[in-house]
Amino acid sequence: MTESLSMSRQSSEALLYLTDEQLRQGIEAMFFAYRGFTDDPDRILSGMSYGRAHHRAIHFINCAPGTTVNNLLSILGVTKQSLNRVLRTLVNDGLVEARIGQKDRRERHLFLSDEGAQLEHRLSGAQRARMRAAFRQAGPEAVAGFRTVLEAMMDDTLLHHYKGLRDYPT
Amino acid sequence: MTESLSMSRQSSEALLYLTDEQLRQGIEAMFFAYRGFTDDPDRILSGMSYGRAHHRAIHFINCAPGTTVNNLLSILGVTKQSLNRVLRTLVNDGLVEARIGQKDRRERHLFLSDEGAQLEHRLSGAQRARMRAAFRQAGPEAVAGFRTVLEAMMDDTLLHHYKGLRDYPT
DNA sequence: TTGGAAAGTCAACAAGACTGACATAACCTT
DNA sequence: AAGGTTATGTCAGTCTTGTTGACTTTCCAA
Repeated sequence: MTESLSMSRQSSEALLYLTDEQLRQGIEAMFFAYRGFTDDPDRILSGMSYGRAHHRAIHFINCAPGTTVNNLLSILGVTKQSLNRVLRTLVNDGLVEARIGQKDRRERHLFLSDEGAQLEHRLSGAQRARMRAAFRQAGPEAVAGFRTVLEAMMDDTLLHHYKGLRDYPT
Repeated sequence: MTESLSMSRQSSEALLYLTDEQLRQGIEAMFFAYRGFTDDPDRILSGMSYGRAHHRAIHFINCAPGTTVNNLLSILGVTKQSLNRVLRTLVNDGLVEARIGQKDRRERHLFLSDEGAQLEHRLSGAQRARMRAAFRQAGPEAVAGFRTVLEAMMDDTLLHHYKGLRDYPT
């Protein structure tokens, strides 16, 4: 845990970015940045009767149109019951369309309606605006580092979902 | 929003890292990485009768011992009722000590007990381990970029709390 | 063809956020 | 000394979003 204290001066200099203090700062940066990251969409949604869970569902349905409930489940990492409540309101409100599968009639393939796509665009627009400002301010090298660290921080199982988001068409 | 499509070839090459697709990937990386980031402590806490809210309180009391309830409130960005519920259980269970202020007797200065510090160390240990692995794998330049982007992504008001965490002693 | 597995739905509950109202004590200004 | 403000705590009620358990419909393989 406090290994850096017991290292020689040379190697500790090379690994200065791994001190407990650096890690603590990374942890806090992650906490505060995630708040900023979710703030804008949350504010938009708080007016409507939706929340962050709806945003996540809409986002990934938009990314992978035709995905099944099960696919969405494993991406989002929640129970099917939890997702179902969110999905039900979105379907009832006409933002999401759930088509019964052709091959397997148990499956529901999910699509955004025009109205759903419109909301998605509004939400992700706010989020992209903030991300774009941060990226522009930080520069391409910093962005590359950002991506590298985040990917190293994911669970490997999640990384699999992340990389293969486009593998669930129709 | 889709500015990159309408740009000349030269400038679009210079700003390739700001395309909507790059931003979308950044958004998803943030989502999945944050899950990995909170997973380990969540798992540890789920056994006890505590949750992520307790973790956050313990973390910041550890970082800024002697902080007041009000300071903690603005750092965490929750209501006093919400924090109070968490704090009450922590004090009752002997993990946190709330000392009446010397100068202003209305204030409560918060400290971790030995037991509280022990739990904090266990929780942050898990989180630091994951962060350290990610940092080590990514290398110092990537870590610097990671920090730069995260700081650019915070709200400015939050950034103030982040930078000034140590301004609340005794 | 029948029994198990998988996809999805309904119901009930818990954590943790929120608002609003109110209490108490301490501070501070006049 | 009085009145207003501040810091904190508390009670009650609501909302979102997670959970588990029980259930139906559908598919598939023995």
